[in-house]
Amino acid sequence: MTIAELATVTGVSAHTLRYYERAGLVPLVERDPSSGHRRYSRGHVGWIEFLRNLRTAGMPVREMRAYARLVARGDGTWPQRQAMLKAHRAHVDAMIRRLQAHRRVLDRKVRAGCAPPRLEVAD
Amino acid sequence: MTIAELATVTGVSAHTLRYYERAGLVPLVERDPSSGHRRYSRGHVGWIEFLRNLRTAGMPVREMRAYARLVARGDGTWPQRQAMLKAHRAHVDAMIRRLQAHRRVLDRKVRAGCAPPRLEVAD
DNA sequence: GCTTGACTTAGAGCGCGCTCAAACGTGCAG
DNA sequence: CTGCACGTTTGAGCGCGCTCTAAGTCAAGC
Repeated sequence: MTIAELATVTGVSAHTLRYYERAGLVPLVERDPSSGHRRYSRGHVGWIEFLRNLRTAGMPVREMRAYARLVARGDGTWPQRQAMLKAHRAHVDAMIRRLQAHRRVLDRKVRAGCAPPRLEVAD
Repeated sequence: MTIAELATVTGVSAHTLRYYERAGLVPLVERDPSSGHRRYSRGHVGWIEFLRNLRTAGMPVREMRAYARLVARGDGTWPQRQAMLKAHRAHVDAMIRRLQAHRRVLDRKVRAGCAPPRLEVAD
């Protein structure tokens, strides 16, 4: 699988894929021996999609890097990874709750009609 | 209410509050006539919290500015505002769904244990 | 052999959302 | 009068996450 194909299938630009690799998010990328072009496996598709999900959920790149390095270091790092995932899951839960609360506010606003915001100094 | 008080109660720094005002997100801020200090009303607390919610939900500042300008232009702009809110609500819904899907993936990963990512070139 | 096109690299540039620095003004307590 | 806390302004700086440019390499088709 070439970088262009991975870009197409994941929706992440080739530029960004190279950036992710430089940033330490995608270890173990093999190369075509003659051309030097990157060769991706099917597993990379899932990995990139997982990275995108982490980003969507607000995880900063440096934390994703820490996670990727643990993965690269092997199975012995699983306890640390599990702890990170749990912490992240809690973060995601909190974000979902905030968004749901916000959604309710929006819904009320949409239905309520005009002019709730009163910004004059009254007190 | 002073800017420091508003900062404390909303959790948004005074620096950022001034930035928001410059950015056109907070119209109608009155001033103490002698000192020139900003005077905020109770309504500003709600407005700032609403702005923070919009940001949390991923709305870019320029769109928040567009909304704020409609508010400043008065009640006649309600149809446009309502349309913006509806579009934003749809955006929030999509984001919630993405996060929930991601959350399920995380849950599975946490339970499943080690070593799902296989990045070797096999195909 | 020449062109075309997909890839490579190092490194610069950019938009966003703050965040802070510098210099100055106001008002009150000691 | 002095000092201090708290506010003001303009404008610069910063971290993040890409995004793009320039110059070069390689493989295939005419």
